[in-house]
Amino acid sequence: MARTAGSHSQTTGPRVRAQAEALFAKHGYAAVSMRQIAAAVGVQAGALYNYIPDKQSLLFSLLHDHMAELLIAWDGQDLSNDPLIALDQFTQFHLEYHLNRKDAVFIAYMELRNLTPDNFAIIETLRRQYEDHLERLIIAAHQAGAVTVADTRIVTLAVIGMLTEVTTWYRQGGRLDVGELCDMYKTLVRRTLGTTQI
Amino acid sequence: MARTAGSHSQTTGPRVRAQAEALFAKHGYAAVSMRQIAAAVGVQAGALYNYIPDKQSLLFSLLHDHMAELLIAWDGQDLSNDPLIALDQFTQFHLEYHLNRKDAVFIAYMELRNLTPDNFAIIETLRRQYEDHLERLIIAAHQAGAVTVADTRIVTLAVIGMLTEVTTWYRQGGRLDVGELCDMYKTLVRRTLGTTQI
DNA sequence: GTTCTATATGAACATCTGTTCAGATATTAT
DNA sequence: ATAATATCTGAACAGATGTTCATATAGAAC
Repeated sequence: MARTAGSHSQTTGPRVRAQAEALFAKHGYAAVSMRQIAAAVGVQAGALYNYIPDKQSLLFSLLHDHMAELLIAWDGQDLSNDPLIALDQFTQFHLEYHLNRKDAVFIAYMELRNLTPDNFAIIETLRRQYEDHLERLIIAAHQAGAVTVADTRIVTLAVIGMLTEVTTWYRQGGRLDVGELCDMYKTLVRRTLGTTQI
Repeated sequence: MARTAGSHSQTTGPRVRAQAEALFAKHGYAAVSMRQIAAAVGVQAGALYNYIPDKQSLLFSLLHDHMAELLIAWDGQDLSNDPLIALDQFTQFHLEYHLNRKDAVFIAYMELRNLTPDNFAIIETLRRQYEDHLERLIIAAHQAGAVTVADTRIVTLAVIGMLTEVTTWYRQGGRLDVGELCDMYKTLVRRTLGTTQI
């Protein structure tokens, strides 16, 4: 057995998270053992506990960081004053951001039930915040007379559902590139909102 | 230990499936043990194997029967000749059917990765068949000039994504009943397809 | 070159996993 | 009442589970 103790202090931590994310996305949190993660990192299972307190914390930290980074990335956008253009920006942002992080997105939607109740509540709050960003855009567009929505909450969830579903089938190098996809979905979202112009 | 051997031949089989469905939906296939299922049924783990060959077959059979029954139920609908009304019928059918079977729907979307490759291929074929039903309606409506869609496949998936997302948040006894929900989504689907009338 | 410390090993733990099966029991048919 | 059958128990199996810890080692600091 080749011993490499004390060797890769800087890199092991991030690699644990990266490999855990990939494995959780592929097989599911409950189906992945700590020994599998350790093997993917190239380390024994005990070494993982230098970086995480336990398996549940690892899952929570992946979900939490994903949601927190999503919110920060959205805050970094500078939005158009034109409410319809702002909605286009959301469509593009959501698709590009999520298609570039398919593993994290998959986990964030699939593994909620494997969180402890406390951890679940925290993630739900973050998700709700993200939904609220879109709902505010929709309300603004509605008040500006650019769209017509009967129930902003329902339509918000419908739009997010429509956009997030893309991550379940989109493959890089397929029939459409991300740019074409964004253009099509900008139209679909505008239509769903009942835009008064094209 | 109260022995009840040889007692409930008729009922145990269905109850195994029902309890497995509920537990898989709640905690996930990998997180649920055969002993948990047995306990929910009120039986020892060994007794389950009078009804199923193994755990994987139980999962597959739940997914397969759900998809097969979905396709049969849709075939049982008699569709309007008006392509827009037919699309409304799909919206209503999909929402009502799926909201009445939230556990089965959840499993069918979440546990695909826990199927063996062969079993996965079978379920994917059934899912594809269901999608094709909607796509044919969209193509017909497009050819009749009732809607305008640039890419029927994309729009098909977008609509199904939008409709299925409802199952993740809808709670009976909430703000909206299923009827109101269907009406709103009929409008959203029509809009998404770019209907030329309202 | 020596010391110090962070990082890794590998064995151990108690418990859980899916599945099998001989034997026990209740129901059904006679 | 008796025999036959379907159904269930309870123990057993080999191996996997998350986590801990004494011990070993590599790299950094001096």
